Amino acid sequence: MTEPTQTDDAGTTPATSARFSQARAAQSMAVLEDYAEMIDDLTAEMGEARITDIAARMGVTHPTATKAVARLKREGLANSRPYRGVFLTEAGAALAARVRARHRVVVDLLVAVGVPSETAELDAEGLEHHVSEVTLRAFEAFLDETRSGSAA
Amino acid sequence: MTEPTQTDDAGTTPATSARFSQARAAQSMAVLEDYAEMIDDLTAEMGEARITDIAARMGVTHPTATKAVARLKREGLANSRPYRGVFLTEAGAALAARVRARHRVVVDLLVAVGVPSETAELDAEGLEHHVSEVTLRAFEAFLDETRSGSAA
DNA sequence: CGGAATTTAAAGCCTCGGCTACACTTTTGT
DNA sequence: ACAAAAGTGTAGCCGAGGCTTTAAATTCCG
Repeated sequence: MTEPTQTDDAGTTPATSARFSQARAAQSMAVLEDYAEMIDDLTAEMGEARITDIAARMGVTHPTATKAVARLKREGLANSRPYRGVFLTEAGAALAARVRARHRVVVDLLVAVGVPSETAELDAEGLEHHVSEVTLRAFEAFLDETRSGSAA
Repeated sequence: MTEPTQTDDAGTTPATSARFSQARAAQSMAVLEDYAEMIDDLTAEMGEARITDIAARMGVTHPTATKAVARLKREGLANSRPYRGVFLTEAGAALAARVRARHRVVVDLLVAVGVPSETAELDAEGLEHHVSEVTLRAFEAFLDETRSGSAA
């Protein structure tokens, strides 16, 4: 946070920098969101989320996964005891659920406007973290309309 | 790059990690793209892009902008001489043009599916960097259809 | 011309997300 | 029961992108 002193004198657009700041902030949550969702998936599928599996699925090495989990713990999203699996806290599970729901909506929206499903899945992975609440609701509304409308 | 050794034994989904890797790769270009576009804007508006202005618009401090410009130069996207403005190379200008076009399409798409325009602008800043070529073309096609179709 | 203000640069530090290498548990299997 | 294998943890390194502080250069005026 702590916006740097912005004189804004070079600005035709007034709040340009705010946009970028926001995009950067969103980015910093992205990784946490992905890990949270992944841990949730693994817990559902295999009963527990082991560091090795998390790492394998995320496409990173074990230490990287460990660090990410440490950050999740620091943020109160997960907890774990040494050599035991990783578990999401209430907050973490809620986050995972929200992320998953959002992901689905984004993929559906992409498909609805004509993006091939594999591409939609691929792109959604990057896109989803930058979809605001407002946009998400707009997507949902659009999907509703489309589904009933094009049912004809 | 250099995908870590992935045994994939924890995988129900085969190529899950690839998705994340791709998303991460896209992210690494994002900042460069933003700076390139910004420099292009400033050059157009004010004749040249000065570090101070770039920094102000991006919402970062001058040293940060300097570093970013250094990276752009390293990547062959810009050049600059001390105490002189920053200028994009051919490649840089091409990138900026592509980024700008993509940004516009993304914003238009968002608006087309019902996102309020201010939100669209805001979200597009984060989203655009993760829109693949395929998706971009799908967006364009959708916009074409919509424009002619809903003209009724 | 010379000094003040502005702009740029340089150095040093932080966090984050990667990595490798190495040490230590825990599990597993004979 | 114990040794090998597998899984985890920890330390240390790197690059990227932030920041602040300090120093230098340039520009602008009086």
